[in-house]
Amino acid sequence: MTQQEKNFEGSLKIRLYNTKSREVELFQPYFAPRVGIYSCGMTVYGYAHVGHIRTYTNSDVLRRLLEYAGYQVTQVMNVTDVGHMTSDEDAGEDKLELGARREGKTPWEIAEFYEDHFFSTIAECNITRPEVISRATEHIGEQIGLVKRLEDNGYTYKTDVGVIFDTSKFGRYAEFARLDLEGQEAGARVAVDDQRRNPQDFALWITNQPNHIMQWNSPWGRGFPGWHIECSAMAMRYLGDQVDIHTGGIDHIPVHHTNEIAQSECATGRQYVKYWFHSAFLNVDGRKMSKSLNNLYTLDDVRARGYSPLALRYLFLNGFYRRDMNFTWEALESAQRGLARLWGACAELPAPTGVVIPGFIEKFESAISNDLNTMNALAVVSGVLETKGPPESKASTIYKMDEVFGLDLANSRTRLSDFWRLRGLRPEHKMQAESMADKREKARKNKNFSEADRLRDRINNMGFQVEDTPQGPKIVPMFDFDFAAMRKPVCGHCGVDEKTGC
RNA sequence: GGCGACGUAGCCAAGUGGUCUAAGGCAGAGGUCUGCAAAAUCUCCAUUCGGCGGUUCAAAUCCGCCCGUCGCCUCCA
Repeated sequence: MTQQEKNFEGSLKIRLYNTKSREVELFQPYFAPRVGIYSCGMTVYGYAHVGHIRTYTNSDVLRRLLEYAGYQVTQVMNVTDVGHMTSDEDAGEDKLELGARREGKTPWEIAEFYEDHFFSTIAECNITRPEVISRATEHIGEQIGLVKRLEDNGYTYKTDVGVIFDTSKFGRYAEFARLDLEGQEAGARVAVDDQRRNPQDFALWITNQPNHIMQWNSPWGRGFPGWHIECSAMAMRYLGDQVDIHTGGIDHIPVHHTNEIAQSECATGRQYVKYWFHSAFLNVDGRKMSKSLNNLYTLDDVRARGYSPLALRYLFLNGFYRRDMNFTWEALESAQRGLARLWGACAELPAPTGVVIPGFIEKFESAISNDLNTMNALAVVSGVLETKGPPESKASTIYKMDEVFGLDLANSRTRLSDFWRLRGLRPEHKMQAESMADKREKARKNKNFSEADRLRDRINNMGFQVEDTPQGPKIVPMFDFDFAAMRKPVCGHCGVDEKTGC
């Protein structure tokens, strides 16, 4: 244990599953209390969908937990705005250029557009913006430098495609993903390139592609970087040769991360990443998301159906990051109801001026630090809400836990009104319902109960429930009501369509 | 074809050898309260973990077989 690690003793012990070992391990960064995280970002040639959101929510919960435990986190996320092909061939068409052709724009315009969409999407989901956002096209120099280093170390060779990494020179190549290189049929899906020494060899720098729009000068001629080199180059640029945690989707294990390890460790001669954190996939209605099934939902779809972005987060928190999750609109509906109820409960809480309740926070910490057991951790919130303790302490305890959940519970009131606005509720709707509730209250005082009940029915027809509290009647929107469909003017007298009248 | 994961209440989903007569959320049922409702509150809601065998003093948890679902092996979070 290093001196720095010793100095950091006493903080929350975090146990994480490491893809490298396939085991849950005690987390100990290279240089506590600092932690460097590299998160594989998106290739910005299309809209981010709910599956992406799940993956980035998971890595966000991880970084929040590390901060909760007192670590100083630096998270780097790349933006892949060049270099990915439409097929597993280095000579294929660049996805960005394909998108550009499709939309009649330049690749740079495409990248900018989808990048903006991506970052506004994750911001709405309360996913912390990484300290460093690094674009591949802005780090060409670093990538060339790394390829050069590999060339100097003797790990590369040249073909007509460009500079190729020789995977046979890295003995541990198959270890990380536990690949059965022999068992894999070469060329089963990808045409064999007979200039390649090994089927797994991959391009570091691609030349001889005159039609490619994005090109840069290099020692090997004009060209552009291969698919994997950007992550290694940028991770090392911002986090050093050795990275504490690398996050990404589970799909990246066999190719992308395997190649990243190979090229990084061959360049530096040191272990590249200490902990690999991979999120499982999100399926839709029990099936993989795909364009052909038309089930690639975006945050815009989620909102259009009347669900708040954080309902998605709540849904993901209710599952285990390492297990496939099934997305259904029904599940999102129940998540939204649960979250709205939680926001409602928190909105009633006073300012968090009490002491954090030890029993609950311990349960929370033991769950969340055990490889991110978010569902058990979330169950603790229910326990706090049910307990009899002073409300100031309940608020303190819940908001403390929310530092990791990121459900913005401290702003529940605002979140709730945002949610109802999303559902189409307008202030005038509520004002009308409130004035009707006042009339009902007068009728009740006069014991005119039939009139009072009639008015209540009207209020219900407008989409509101009346709650009779000691402070007088309170109007709350009904969950199942479609306010958006109620755009037409409503009679302030009876709540029915103005034209019909009362 | 090869590899892997999963199958827990109406739905989503934890739990991986005894504390499980199985968390939590959603949905649902009943009591109290209320003029009646709603809210609140209390209580209930899988004797059972896909099926069948086996190991064990003890299994949802380990092993075997079977059935079912899904994923990866190719760019994908």
